[in-house]
Amino acid sequence: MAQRGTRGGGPAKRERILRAAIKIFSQKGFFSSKVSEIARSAGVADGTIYLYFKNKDDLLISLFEEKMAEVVADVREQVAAGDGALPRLRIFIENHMNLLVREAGLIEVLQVELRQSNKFMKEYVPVKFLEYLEVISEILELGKREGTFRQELNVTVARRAVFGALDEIALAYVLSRKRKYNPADAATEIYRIFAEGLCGTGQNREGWT
Amino acid sequence: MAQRGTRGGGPAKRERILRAAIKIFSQKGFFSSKVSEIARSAGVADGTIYLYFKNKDDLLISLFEEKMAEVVADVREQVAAGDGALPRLRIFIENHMNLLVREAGLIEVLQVELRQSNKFMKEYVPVKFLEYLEVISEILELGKREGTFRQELNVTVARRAVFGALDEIALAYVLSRKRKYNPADAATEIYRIFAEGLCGTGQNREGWT
Amino acid sequence: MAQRGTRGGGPAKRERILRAAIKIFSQKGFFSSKVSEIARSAGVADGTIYLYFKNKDDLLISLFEEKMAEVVADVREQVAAGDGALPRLRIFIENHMNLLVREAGLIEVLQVELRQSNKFMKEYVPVKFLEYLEVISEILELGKREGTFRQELNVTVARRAVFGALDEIALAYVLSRKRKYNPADAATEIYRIFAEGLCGTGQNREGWT
Amino acid sequence: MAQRGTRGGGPAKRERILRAAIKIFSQKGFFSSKVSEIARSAGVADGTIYLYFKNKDDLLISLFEEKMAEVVADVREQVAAGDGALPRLRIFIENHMNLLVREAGLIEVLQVELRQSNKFMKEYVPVKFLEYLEVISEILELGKREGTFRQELNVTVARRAVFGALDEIALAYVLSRKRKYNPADAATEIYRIFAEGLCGTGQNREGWT
DNA sequence: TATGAATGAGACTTCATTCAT
DNA sequence: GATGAATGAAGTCTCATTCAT
Repeated sequence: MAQRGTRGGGPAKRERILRAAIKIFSQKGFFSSKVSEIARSAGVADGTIYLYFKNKDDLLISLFEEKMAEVVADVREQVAAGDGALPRLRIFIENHMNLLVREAGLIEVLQVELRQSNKFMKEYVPVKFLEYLEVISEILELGKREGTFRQELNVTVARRAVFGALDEIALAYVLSRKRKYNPADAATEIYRIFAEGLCGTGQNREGWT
Repeated sequence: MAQRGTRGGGPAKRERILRAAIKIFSQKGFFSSKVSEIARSAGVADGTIYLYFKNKDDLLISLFEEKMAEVVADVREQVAAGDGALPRLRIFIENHMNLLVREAGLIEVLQVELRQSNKFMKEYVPVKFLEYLEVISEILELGKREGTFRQELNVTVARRAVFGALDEIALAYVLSRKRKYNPADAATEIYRIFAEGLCGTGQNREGWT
Repeated sequence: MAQRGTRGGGPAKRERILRAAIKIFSQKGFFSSKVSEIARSAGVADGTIYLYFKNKDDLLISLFEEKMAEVVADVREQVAAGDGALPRLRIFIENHMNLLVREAGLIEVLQVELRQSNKFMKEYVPVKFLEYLEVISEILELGKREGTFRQELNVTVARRAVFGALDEIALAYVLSRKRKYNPADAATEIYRIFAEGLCGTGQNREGWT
Repeated sequence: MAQRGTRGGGPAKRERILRAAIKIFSQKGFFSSKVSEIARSAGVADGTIYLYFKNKDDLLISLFEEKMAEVVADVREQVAAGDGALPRLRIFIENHMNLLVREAGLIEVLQVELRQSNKFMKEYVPVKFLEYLEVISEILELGKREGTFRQELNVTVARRAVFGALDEIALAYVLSRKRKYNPADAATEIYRIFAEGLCGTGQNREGWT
């Protein structure tokens, strides 16, 4: 009964606004996006946005937190299915690259605006993003406990390295309109680099073609 | 004796403006930085900026191109001193982390604004940034020729992975005012991850403790 | 009851802005008029002007076109009441001089800014002004058909002469704050000059004293 | 010895600036003309203009006064050669239309800027322009004394009518890049209108072809 | 005299936010 | 709740004018 179409309000309005914000922010960036444009795209009046969000900043932050919460919950579930650190790492990487295809706009906003936001919103702590990093940490810690990963591995640095690599590939994918990366292939390569390194000795357990 | 106070500020005026722009942009981000603030920081009048740069966008782009050109030239020289792909990779990584300390502001602007700019300056192609990536490519290609790196290594993906990892570490370093990363240690860890991977088999030539 | 004070100023807002623009433009000229001054005079916020007009140029052009359309429609109706070319010419001239009294500001803007605008708005074609000239042409053509006016009369030149004479008198009237011209007397003199010429032979049909 | 070419200064500099100002003002109008553009066109530095003129306004006024003085002196000499009011009127009209061809820029500035200037330079009295009108007055007065012109002719109105007609024709000529008016023909028509009026009784003395 | 780099006041315009309906 | 016309603060950029050389 709830969830009416484009006009006529209904409780889906907040979600419509968030979706519109993702779309517009990802296309133009936070600062170049106009509130009125988001309103138009969401099919609501400008003022309506202020019934659901405190201001434009709050819209961005809410978007981060709520969407990232979904992403984190989802990846946690996926990863849990993996048996051991390496399979879990692989799942994590593949999941991230898949997000690129399913939720390109969201990933773009995360990439670009999350960085920018650190500059203009001094006080904002990206809680949910840190949780996403935490999922990587857990995999790395597991690997160390299992003995799969090096004992001296600096998890704080390594988790950033993993995320940074994925994020940069994603950025390149998203910006190059020609789509010269195949996300699945990229996932494989990234996984292999982190699992085995760049070198060719390749005594790793799982077989790659 | 050069560099007069009020009028005639000397030929360093353009450079002073660029330095000020790096400082302000890195502190507040491009959009939240006011031209008048940059002018004040550079010790020139607002209008003076427009004698040297077409507009605010041009200031950002000039900054990218000119400073990145220096960075690229410098890293190229450093890297050339390395004997083989692995030493060169290590030099590249260490150089990048060193930049963080010496030119934190520049690196911040590059990281954050270069991304943002892709949104608001559709036509801008970050030529010099691509050259920086090219330096990584050259190292990777060398490694493949030498036989040090895997033959099937996807250079296009791998170079982004290396840059992304470095960039993310740098971002974390720069944002955490507490400086919980030691850049030198981080460089060692990053190098090791890329050289050997996360796994513990560690049959690589150079000795790490 | 309509026309509220602060907010919601009523549907007359656009008209209020146009009126204010006429007043300010006529007092100071287009370039020396500040948008904020027009806004203040209209009793609206600066930004409100941009809800109704694209920019300052558009405000001037809209003013031309809309007010001239009224003037043209009005003079057409007046002139139609005249029986023959000479009576119509007289009505046209008297109507123009009357406008001076009723709509001094508008006439000033038309006179001064229409000219200036030819310089700064290369592309603008003053459609409505040309229609006003066309009214004169029609009177002149009628006079030729009637046999009242010379058959060799160059209508293109003559209509400009009539308008130019009226316009210059109007300018002199408007600029001399002392109002040394009596518009009605001036109208009579102008009519007589065009009807009979400067010479004293005076064999014209209508009786003048 | 004086009067060097384009560069190298010399006492012709002031004149070069005036010429450049006429050119630029006539092309773009006073407000849209930049001092630096006039300087460039005159082949002098921006600052040099301020050695010869108090400011931009003064440049416009000096231009009016000096160039109009030449025009007035010239037309006075020409007119003096005419025998009687009608021949003098004809000479005046023809002289004005000739100026259009020889000194188009100057005439344009006079037409457009003289009007505008009344708005922004409240205190400025266009002395030389009034002298130009005075030349017309003198012809009209002579005509009345001779008995050629009507005794009741309102000279104050009539002189504005003559000037206004000429000025409007000139404006139309100058603005229509197609040059659809032939200045000589226009002069003839204007003369005839003022001498005889629009009507066809045509008992005037001089024969026209 | 001549120069032209530098100045800085100020205008136009945008757009996040409000609030009467 | 929903609307969207209105607000007005504030930023980018221009350009007449100055003055050290």
